[in-house]
Amino acid sequence: MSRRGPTLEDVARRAGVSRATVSRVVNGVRNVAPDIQELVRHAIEQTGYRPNRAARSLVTQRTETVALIISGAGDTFGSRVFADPFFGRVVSGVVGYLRSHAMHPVLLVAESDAAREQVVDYLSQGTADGALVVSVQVADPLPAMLTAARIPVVLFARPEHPHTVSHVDLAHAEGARLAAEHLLARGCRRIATISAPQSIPAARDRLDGFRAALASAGVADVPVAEGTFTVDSGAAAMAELLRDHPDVDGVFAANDLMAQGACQFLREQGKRIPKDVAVVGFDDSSVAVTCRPPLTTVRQPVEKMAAAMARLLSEHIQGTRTRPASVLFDAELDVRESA
Amino acid sequence: MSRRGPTLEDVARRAGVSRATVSRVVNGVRNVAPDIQELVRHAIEQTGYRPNRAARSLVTQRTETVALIISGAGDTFGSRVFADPFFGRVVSGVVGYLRSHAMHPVLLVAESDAAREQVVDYLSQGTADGALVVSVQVADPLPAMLTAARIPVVLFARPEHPHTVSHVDLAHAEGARLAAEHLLARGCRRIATISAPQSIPAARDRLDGFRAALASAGVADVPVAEGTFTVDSGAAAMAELLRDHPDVDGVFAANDLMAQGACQFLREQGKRIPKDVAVVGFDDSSVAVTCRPPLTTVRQPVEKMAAAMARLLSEHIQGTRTRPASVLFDAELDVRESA
DNA sequence: TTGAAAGCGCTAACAA
DNA sequence: TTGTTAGCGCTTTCAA
Repeated sequence: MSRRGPTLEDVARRAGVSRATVSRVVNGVRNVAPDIQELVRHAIEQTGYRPNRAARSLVTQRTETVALIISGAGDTFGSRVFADPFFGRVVSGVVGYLRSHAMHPVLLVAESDAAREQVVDYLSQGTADGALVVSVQVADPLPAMLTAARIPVVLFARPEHPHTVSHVDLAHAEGARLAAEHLLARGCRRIATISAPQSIPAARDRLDGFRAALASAGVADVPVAEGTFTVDSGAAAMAELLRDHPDVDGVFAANDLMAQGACQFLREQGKRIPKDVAVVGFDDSSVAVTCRPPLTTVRQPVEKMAAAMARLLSEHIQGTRTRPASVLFDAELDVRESA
Repeated sequence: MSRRGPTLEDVARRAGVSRATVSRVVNGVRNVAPDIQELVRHAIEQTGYRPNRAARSLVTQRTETVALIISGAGDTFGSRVFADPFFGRVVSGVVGYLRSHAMHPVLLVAESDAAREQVVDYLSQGTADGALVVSVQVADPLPAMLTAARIPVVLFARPEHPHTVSHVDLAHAEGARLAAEHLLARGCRRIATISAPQSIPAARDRLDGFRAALASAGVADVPVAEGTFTVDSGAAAMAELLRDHPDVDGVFAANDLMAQGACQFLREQGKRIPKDVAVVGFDDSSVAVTCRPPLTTVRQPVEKMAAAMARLLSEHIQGTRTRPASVLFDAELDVRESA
């Protein structure tokens, strides 16, 4: 299994120069005579030399690798998250950025406190230059742990204490405003919303933004039913809304799964969508497309956000950025058939 | 950014022993007196010592990291693949296995020949101990390239030359047989199938297996229309089948997307599913659940297969397995509403 | 059972 | 512009 190949030494000998010179041309350092460069390059070609990453890392203290950490809770947490297309979009954005910067992501799952300790431990060994964290937990201790271990970190979504660590986030309130204005514009008179647990900052922003937008249009009373991000909870919330406010003709759900649940319930009740009740979701997840009818939804530019996350981290690693920064992204409305 | 922590040397000095001794207790090597072990452990605790990965790798020639490579073709290839829940299931299975063996996956995308060269180059630097390859391309040159570079490899799905490289695969023909028997059992008399490009081994196996199962039940004539794995191609194939064989009452599609397309077309034609025409898909992808009606489909145990892939690779890396091996998995039928 | 010492392959002062 | 040299932090013979 020993894949030991030629070393700098071998190349140097063959080219009749010193190791340092070979190292210089390998790393593109100037101050090497063109003819010697050519000589060395030729020797590299001949020997099939590849620099050894471990040896290089040992001296540079850099790995050109960053950790992509999915942090949350629960045994089956990992499989659930990975099955979600959202995860794939994050990966896609991260890989897209890193690849063009000669860096690579290593995937870490931290589904328990013990696992989080292990992750910090692992990174403390200098295995990666920094960490990208996607928390699925409300109050995730991991970012602080990493920061304490002096590991550069960037988060997806705003943390509890926004100024302590770099992150990217969506302008959730503005996204909700788009939904409100769309419902208003298509003539809805009795607009309600299915919210999500208010302990989650994003859920809070979506509700607040939605209410604010309607309020500024003169609509003060907005029926609210709270769900838990699942299809079933969406259906239940819709049932509650319809029972208390039979005249509802427009609904905004804080995510697509709940919107789908709402649609299912509405159709069972013989309501036509969007004719009788218009429905707007949030996320532009895959269910938005497969839902009957396809959902009008607020789109989150996940890939772009993930790429920005990688860029921020890269800047922290290089040292070109020292203070925590936050980058906010605009949401867009994807109009389909449900509203 | 220099995160230089305490070294073996520091611990050794503090414990009043040699570096070698500290190394021994860190690595759990026997032949260290219990009291000295205690002494060293204490010193490690006090200093907060963490072994440096690069230094260790430099001498052991091991990184405890494996590459997870998605190989295919096309610019947007990466984002498409990552958006597919299938990818998430692979990741989940791989991570599940590696984690418990103190290894980690680094994610690589090889969407072009140039990218594949880079991947081989990268791995030649000893950055990972081996590679897990998921090819989305029919004749992928990557496995051979890696093998030539003496990098241990395991593939998802059977390669062109099955005996040259380790891989895991599904018993596609058996899966198709399950579908055939299910349609037969529910009383279908006129059974057709929507196949996929026969250049793909899996597609060939599914068609062959389906035909063989029907043949052994006395059904020799099976109408076939070929699609390209997409929803639209499935609808088109269904249209073709229905036009030439209006009495079709059972259809097996080589993947769920095409099955979904078939369902859409059938419903547009006023056919009831499964009453008029029963439909069976393949993959148990997310569309199987969101499809109207939910699809009865042949399930591939992707996570298990991915975990087995990681296990095989791990064995190759350790050297406990030297010859290429192949592991075949049984498919299961997930019965929902469409058949 | 423990320690001394020789590298692993590379980068980066520093000299020449 | 090039070479010499001293490590980076660790494992692993080999002796004691």
